[in-house]
Amino acid sequence: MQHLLDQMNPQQREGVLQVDGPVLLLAGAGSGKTRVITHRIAYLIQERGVAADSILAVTFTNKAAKEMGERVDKLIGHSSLAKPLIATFHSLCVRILRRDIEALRVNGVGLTKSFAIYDENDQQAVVKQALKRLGIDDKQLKPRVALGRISWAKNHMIDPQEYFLASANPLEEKIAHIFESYKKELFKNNALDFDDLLLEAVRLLKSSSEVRERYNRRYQYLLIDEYQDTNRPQYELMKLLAGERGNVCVVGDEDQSIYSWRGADIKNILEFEKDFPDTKVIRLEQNYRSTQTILEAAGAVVKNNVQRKGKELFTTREGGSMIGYYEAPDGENEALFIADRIQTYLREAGQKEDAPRCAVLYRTNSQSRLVEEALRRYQIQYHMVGGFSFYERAEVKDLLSYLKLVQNPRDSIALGRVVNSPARGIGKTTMETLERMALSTGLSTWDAIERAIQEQLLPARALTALAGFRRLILDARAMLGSEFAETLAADAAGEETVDESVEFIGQEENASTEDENVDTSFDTSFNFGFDFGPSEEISTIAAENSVGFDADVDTSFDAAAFNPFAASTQKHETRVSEIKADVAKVETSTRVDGFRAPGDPATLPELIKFLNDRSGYIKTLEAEGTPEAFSRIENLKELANAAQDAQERGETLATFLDHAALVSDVDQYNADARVTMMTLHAAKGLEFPLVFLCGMEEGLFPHSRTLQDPSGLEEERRLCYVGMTRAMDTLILTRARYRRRYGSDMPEASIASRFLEEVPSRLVEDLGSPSDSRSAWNSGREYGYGGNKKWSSRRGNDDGYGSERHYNYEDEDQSATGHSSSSSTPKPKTGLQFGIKANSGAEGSIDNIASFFGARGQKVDRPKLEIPDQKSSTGIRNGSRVRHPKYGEGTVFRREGDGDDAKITVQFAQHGVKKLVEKFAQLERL
DNA sequence: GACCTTATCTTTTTT
DNA sequence: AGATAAGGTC
Repeated sequence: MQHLLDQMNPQQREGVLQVDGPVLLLAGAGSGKTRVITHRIAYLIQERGVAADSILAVTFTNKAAKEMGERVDKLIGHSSLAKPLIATFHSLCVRILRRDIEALRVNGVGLTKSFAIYDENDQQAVVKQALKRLGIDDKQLKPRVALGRISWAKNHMIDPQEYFLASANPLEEKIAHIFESYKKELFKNNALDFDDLLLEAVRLLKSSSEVRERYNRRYQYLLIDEYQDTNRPQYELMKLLAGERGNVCVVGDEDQSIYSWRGADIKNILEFEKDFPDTKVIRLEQNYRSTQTILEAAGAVVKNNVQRKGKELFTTREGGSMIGYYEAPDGENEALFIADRIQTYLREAGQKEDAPRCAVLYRTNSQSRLVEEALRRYQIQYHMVGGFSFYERAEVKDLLSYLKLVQNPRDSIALGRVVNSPARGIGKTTMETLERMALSTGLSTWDAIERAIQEQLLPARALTALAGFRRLILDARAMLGSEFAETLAADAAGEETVDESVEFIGQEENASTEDENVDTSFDTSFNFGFDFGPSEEISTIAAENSVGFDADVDTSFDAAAFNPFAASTQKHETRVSEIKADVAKVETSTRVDGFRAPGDPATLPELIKFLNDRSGYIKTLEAEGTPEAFSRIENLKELANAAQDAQERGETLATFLDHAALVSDVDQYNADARVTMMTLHAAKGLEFPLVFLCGMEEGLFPHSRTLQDPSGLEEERRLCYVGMTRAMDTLILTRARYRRRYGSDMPEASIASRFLEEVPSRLVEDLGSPSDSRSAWNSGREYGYGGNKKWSSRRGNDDGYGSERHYNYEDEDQSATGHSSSSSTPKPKTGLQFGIKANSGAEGSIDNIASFFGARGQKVDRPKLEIPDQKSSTGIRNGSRVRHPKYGEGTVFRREGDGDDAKITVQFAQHGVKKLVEKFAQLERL
């Protein structure tokens, strides 16, 4: 330990040693912040004899938590069996709530431990529902907007009532009502959204001194990373967890605050010193990461921010290569340039036997596509963080929804998602009826289904289908309990006996301490729907089987009183016995025999297999027979594998679902990947020898949505600073002069990002602008790809990479690249190799989905035909400058058709893009 | 109620 | 371009 300290500078050392009392560590980019944190933890354990599991470190992403954990592990080796708890804010809150949320129940009303976690899609579904219910047109008020406001309010700890009182116009009043309705719905669904996780944890710790004191006893040393990104609830949580003791160390950098849109408040840094008066402030200002050139450039940019205390980072890495700048004619060319540079870099680094790593950073995920295609074309393996997540795939979400429903039948969003997928004849009308029923009675949708079946409130066909669905979920549920047989019997008698052993095993935590009391009390009083049994000790596998049942609570339910469909019910009365027979048939024909021995709780993979089979989901996909369906089946298998792994780690359904809900794309980051693509936000905390920052254009970066308010712009600038300071040795900025937005076939001229101008020109080296001598958009062919040569005129091979189309702008030697080999490979093989080679294996964090990528790769195999550069009789062609009597001057970038039919698309300076028929347009060529 | 075609919107950033 | 919602038809 001592020799490790010797290698540190005095400030770093102080950050490690100052473990008692509050510490505010202001750590600039690349100043060894993580090193200080990890050493601090190791120091506490090894030198101060602090029990490892009384240390709690909180980060923002799982990725950061994982990395920190690994680094601490390395430091402390085997000196401690127990481990510190390193968690994200959200996973910490889930852990607390899964254990103690029922302490918030009042008179038996409140959420239970089996609460669901709603992601953004679920949230939107709820908002849409609320909109509908309140009779608000969702075109008038977009669900996203409403949700954004709700989230904003939550991040500022404003509840619906307060929001309503503060609302200054009808719109805000509406939002307050939506907010209210939204909140109620989540409550009814026994669900929490991401924001709630924090809020409820805060509420819990505030309201229950017993719970709070327990956590205070448990965690004596607290560490918060990325403190500048904390919002109000997180701040309060920190304070509650810090307790009286105040052994809390927060680490942050005001220049890297990039989450104010999520409620992060830089004031938290200022308030910290107020709330903890004896705070020791330590500044880390020496940068160990970047060259002086890079640091100077980044510093010069961020210096333009007004709201900034100002600090200067310094480095001993003098000089360094210049900041590269490349101005591409278009987005395609920009991407190819990057791919080309990466190829060169990898080759050179390979000769030096370095472990090369580089990153392509962009502002928005949508920018990734072009880069992806370029890298694939160069056969460069890459790893992409974010974008499409495995857990966001429809089929994965469907299966997860089944699981969620098994865990928490009150989850009406999950129910709505899978009730008719695969199609089982439960359509819109049926669901609308059920929802109306649920609304008028306060029942959850699930309970409404129960009721409808019991009282024959729907047409026979629907009832049969619903009964089958209900049985599916119940059987799956029963598989988890240890009294499977009894459950079935009780159920047949019209009772619900729910018996579950839900385990909450901490992922990092492996030892329980004496003050973690097992809470065996269980509230059997009234509530809607099902509750799982009691919860258990966080770190113990629950052995007890308690019974929680509360079905049929509402015996005063009167179908006729609320049911607007009483008449239609009567219509079916004569068929009641028939229906009953139907229902009974469904109920008895669907035993789960053969999956497990009765009495044993099923494993997670068994449960998934059961759901996959019995729901008919896989079967339906198989019947489809399309490649997409096949790929979906693969993904489901992948999910089953994930479940298998989870099972082996000792996870249960609840923890598995929590994991699925809380892992983010960012967490996929793979430190061994040689090429990583990600958004600037995702890149925070990482470093790479070579960094590309692309799309340096006004409106893209800084993003157009931020240009309105100055603080938004400053945040963009900080984001730029974050991006630039990721680079250790080389930083290359790129921009496309013309870029297409959305799928439009008309590229728009771009303006160089203001951030580019802010980089001192003496630090910048122009890496070439191929468009200097010609009009921008059709000059690409001079450099290969993206030009106007006809792709169809290729000879022999059909792989899209004829040798004449190399992007050889600055690299003449392409023989060593994958191109030549790929162009000589027969087509079918190429497609296959392509997809797998480029994406699977070591570089892919989710090793699955090779087929998915394969499909994508094939798509790239056949680039679209470029529009031939036609000349018309008037001589107007692509790139021509023209004048229109009304629209003024503009530039032509597309021609379609010939002669009198010729249509041309023109970008006008003042009037935007217009499509005109040449014959009538009265264009004057300039 | 299922399926197909058409219209509309999208692109911030993420736990 | 691609996804999704809406609308129309069988």
